Amino acid sequence: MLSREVAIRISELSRTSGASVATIKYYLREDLLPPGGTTARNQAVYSQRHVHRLRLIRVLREVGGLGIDAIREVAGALDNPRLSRHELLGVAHRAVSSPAGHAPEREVAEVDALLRDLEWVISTTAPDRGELARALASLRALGRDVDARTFLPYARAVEPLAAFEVASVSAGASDEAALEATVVGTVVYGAALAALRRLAQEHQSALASGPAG
Amino acid sequence: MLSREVAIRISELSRTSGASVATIKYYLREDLLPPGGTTARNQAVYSQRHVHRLRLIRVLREVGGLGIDAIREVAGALDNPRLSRHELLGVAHRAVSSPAGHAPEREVAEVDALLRDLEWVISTTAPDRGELARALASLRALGRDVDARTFLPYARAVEPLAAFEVASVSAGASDEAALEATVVGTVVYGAALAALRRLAQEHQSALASGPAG
DNA sequence: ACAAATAGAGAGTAGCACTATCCATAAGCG
DNA sequence: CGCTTATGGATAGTGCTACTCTCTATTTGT
Repeated sequence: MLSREVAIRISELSRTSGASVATIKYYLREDLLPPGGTTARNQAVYSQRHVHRLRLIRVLREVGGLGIDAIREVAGALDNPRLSRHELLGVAHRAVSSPAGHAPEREVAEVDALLRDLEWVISTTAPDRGELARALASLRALGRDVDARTFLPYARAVEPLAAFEVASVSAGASDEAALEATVVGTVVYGAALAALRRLAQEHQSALASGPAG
Repeated sequence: MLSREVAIRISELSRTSGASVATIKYYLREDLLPPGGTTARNQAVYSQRHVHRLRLIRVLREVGGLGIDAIREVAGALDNPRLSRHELLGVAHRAVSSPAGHAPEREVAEVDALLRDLEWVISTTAPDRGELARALASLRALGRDVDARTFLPYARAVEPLAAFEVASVSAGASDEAALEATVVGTVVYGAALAALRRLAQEHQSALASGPAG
């Protein structure tokens, strides 16, 4: 409430985000960023929301590696929050998952069986079923004799994290804030989790190779 | 030992991998795939190793999303395995981490402090320190008031997985097999972990939104 | 004998995320 | 007031990556 009515111009938007003016215009054209209020044929004013949105876009691109299309989906949901919390999560997940390339049927069935064992309630449209199936099929293509149960310890490790994450979003405020928290959580904590796993591997490997390694 | 001396031609390599002949030639040119034994000016024979290597390349590209340069690094290490197990892990990690873009100093220091608290032994050249620091800085750029301790539960969740993974590779056979196991483990199980986390989120979200959700 | 496959090399292509250039206008400033 | 600078909007161009195509001189299989 402190700084209302601050009319921001595109050059300042550029300064606070690190994106060039040309890039911001590009995002505007691509509907990642809502247009500013036009005050004349060639003049528009932007707000703190634009600053924030732009930072979000950059994080999704640079940390999350999302493509422009995926970010547009997220931005669309953000500007039209008539979705339930659960649906918002679906938007976020579809944005980060790869575009659903065909998944091998046999492995999908096995993944579904695993999810049933876990008693996880998963929609049949979740792209991550295919993602997991493809991982399983890859292991087999490389000659590993594994089944879906290989993933069980991973599922168990991730269960409490997911519970915490979902709970902390639900506790949050408005719908828009909730979607943003969901997207940021999925993308940024996802990147952090991957990095931490590798760091943990390095530590374990250092231990295994001995202090004189 | 059953099928030794099977002279495979490029078209069969293509059939068993799904990659076009032109793509395989491209991989050959780019040194991802070692050349076949040439039996005449325009004739070469490939082996089961080529079949396997090609499958590995495709998995690294499609599941792991690795670029050609990163795959070349891995392939190079695979063909010249004079590295310790611990060094092999470094090769794998550098291949999957993004190319080390500048990381914010303040956050790197905080990440290092976290690693010290965890008593993890991490090389100062590990790219994942920067990765994690960037995640932390991103959260702050988006207005979240967090510190590196936010990541503690993630670190704890991932510790037993890493221990298991490192142990199961060490138990393995030859150096080449060990590197491949390391790379595949890092890439494929990494993808699986990310997918499982999202599935777990979906489950928790379904629970939270109630059976009537 | 002859259609089909091959190695190798170079050029060409598609998709993506910008980036540069223009123009007509508007803002800021001495 | 005049003049430099910034702006919005539109179109075209760029750099990069991972292929894909084309071509030639063979060699193969039938």
